[in-house]
Amino acid sequence: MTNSTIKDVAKMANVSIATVSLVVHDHARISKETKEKVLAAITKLNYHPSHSARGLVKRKSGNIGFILTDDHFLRTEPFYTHIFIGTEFEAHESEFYVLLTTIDSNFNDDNKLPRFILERNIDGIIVAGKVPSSFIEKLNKYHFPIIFVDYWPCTKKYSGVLVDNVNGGKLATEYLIKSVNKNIAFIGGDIEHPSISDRLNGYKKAILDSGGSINERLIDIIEDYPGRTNGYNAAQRLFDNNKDIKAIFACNDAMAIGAMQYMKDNGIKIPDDCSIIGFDDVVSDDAIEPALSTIRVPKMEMGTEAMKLMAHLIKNNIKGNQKVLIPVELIIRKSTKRI
Amino acid sequence: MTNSTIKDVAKMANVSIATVSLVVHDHARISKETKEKVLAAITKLNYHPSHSARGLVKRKSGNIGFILTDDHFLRTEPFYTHIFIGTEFEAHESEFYVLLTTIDSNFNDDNKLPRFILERNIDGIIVAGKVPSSFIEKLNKYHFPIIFVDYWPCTKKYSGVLVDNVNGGKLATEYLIKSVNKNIAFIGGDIEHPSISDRLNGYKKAILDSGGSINERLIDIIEDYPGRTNGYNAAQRLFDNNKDIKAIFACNDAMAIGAMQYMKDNGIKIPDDCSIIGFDDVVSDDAIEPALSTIRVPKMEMGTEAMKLMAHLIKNNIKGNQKVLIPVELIIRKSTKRI
DNA sequence: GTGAAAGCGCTAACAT
DNA sequence: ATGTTAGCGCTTTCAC
Repeated sequence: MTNSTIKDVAKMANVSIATVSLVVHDHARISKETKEKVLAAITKLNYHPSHSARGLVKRKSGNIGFILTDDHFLRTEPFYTHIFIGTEFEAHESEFYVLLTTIDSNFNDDNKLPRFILERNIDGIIVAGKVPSSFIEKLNKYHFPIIFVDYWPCTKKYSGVLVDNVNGGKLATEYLIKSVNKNIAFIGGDIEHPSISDRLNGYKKAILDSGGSINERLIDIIEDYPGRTNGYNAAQRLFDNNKDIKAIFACNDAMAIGAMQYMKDNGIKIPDDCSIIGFDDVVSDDAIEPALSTIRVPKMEMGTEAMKLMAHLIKNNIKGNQKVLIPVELIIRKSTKRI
Repeated sequence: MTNSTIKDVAKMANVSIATVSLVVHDHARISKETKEKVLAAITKLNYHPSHSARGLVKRKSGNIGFILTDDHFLRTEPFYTHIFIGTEFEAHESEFYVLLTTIDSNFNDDNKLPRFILERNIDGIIVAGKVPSSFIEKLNKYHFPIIFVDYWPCTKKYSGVLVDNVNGGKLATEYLIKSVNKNIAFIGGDIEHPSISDRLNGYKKAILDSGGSINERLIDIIEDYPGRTNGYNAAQRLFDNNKDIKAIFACNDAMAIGAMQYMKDNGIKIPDDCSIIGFDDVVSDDAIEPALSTIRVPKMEMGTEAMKLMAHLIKNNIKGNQKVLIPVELIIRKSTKRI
């Protein structure tokens, strides 16, 4: 059960270690028979090349860092965990290992960068979700490729894998327009976040495109984090000012659920009195009644796309500034009036 | 910005690379002055030993695998993510990297083991949560240390970091006995799981110790997963058979929340009509009304303890059969009548 | 107390 | 088409 090395394979197959290496890389003009001989030995010995040895000579670690803030990782909606699983899954293809670590959500200049960066034990990093700008600045002096997922600081030099938030907002709002016509509200938080403002832009675009006009009294925006409690409060403010709201597009599922709770507590029937659509699709189907219509974000796919892009960047030794836009999908469940 | 090596340090400090190595390991009888000289060079050059090179000569990867089933990792309560963060955090001390991967919750003999096992790219693995027994069997032929966290298959050969579930169940039940005296129900699912049956045992022990007797009609157990919906249904069955239930001890927070929902829907006041205590402490304080009393499980600590134990096992080249019991704490919030 | 040198498993340039 | 060899950065005897 002790690990076999390239030498063992070479010995068993009666070839040199160079030949084994070539076979492993499916690389050169190796005769069919030696190839088979070597492959047989590899299987028999259960040989796997040593990651360390390979890393040493190639001056590559074979690892990719995956970084997100602790509150993103630890929060209840399994959004970033799905993205991580996507990268982990795709990493198998390109033979990378993924090292996950979190940074403080209040990361500042005094904080140290993750250990694998300091020790140069990664070939590139994937940053998921919004991270403090002081963190991004510290990254500046390192020369490995960096890919931002679901959040892209407006620096042209970095690559990004991003959700088509504008179109998501548009899809949701268009559906609501078709089903309830008008008096469609938007609730959102953390509006500085590009994703959220894009969702709002999609909402506005849909309304204007349909010939309607933007009513600021139907838009409730706060700076705070868009969670359940803030969704509840937003709905309260909205209905206090405006009895005839027919639909709400919430900037994410968490706020949508908070708003639904407010409606339930106040005898507003969903969807008969008021429809509601969320965003992200992170609520399990049976967790809330009625089931929440939403914009599905393909989270795993974002992870796989990020990893694919990373493999591409590393293989071709480019730094980046590539952009991938991930399409979204409208999921109609029970919280919306039918068209 | 290119990585400096041990050679660079040696050159700058005017010593041999062997000396540098010795200083790095704070190891030998090195004169104070050379040590300082070398340390200065290390700082100046921002030298970090190459993980690969070290791994190659030591025949160790310097990595620890962290494995759990996909549904555990992706589920909404951030239980295992906290445990992971604990291991990741503690790994810094012992200079390990942690490789997280999931396995299929229906893992069977046809499934492949995680890549880092096949490639022998880990020095030990931590398994978090219940995993299929066919997975455990496959692990058998490998010789690295294995530590189970929060679930321990009854194989004496493996180490475990486990929650003191019996005491947790006891603490919760004792509190309920003191505050409502009797008619205290237990609801639980997945009773095969040692953690759950231990919690039930704690419940029984508390009742017997207080001079009461076990009433099977107050115990609702299902085989299915202990989630919200099943908590709701359990409460329903309980109250259908038994109008005078004064308190419920739920085997976890998810079931507790389901049960609370049932009580709310049926006009049973919490805690005035019926107290309820959960287990795990995974519900954020404001997510539910009234705030749920529970047994807090120190999740991060379980991770750090597992990693400490792992470092110990590897350092001393032992396979295991060590056991660590993690104490729990009763957290009283608003869902329980005061004593 | 410090240095020289062998060698970990592999890749790649160069030979044959 | 295959073998020989240098060397990646480090640890670890063994000399001195």
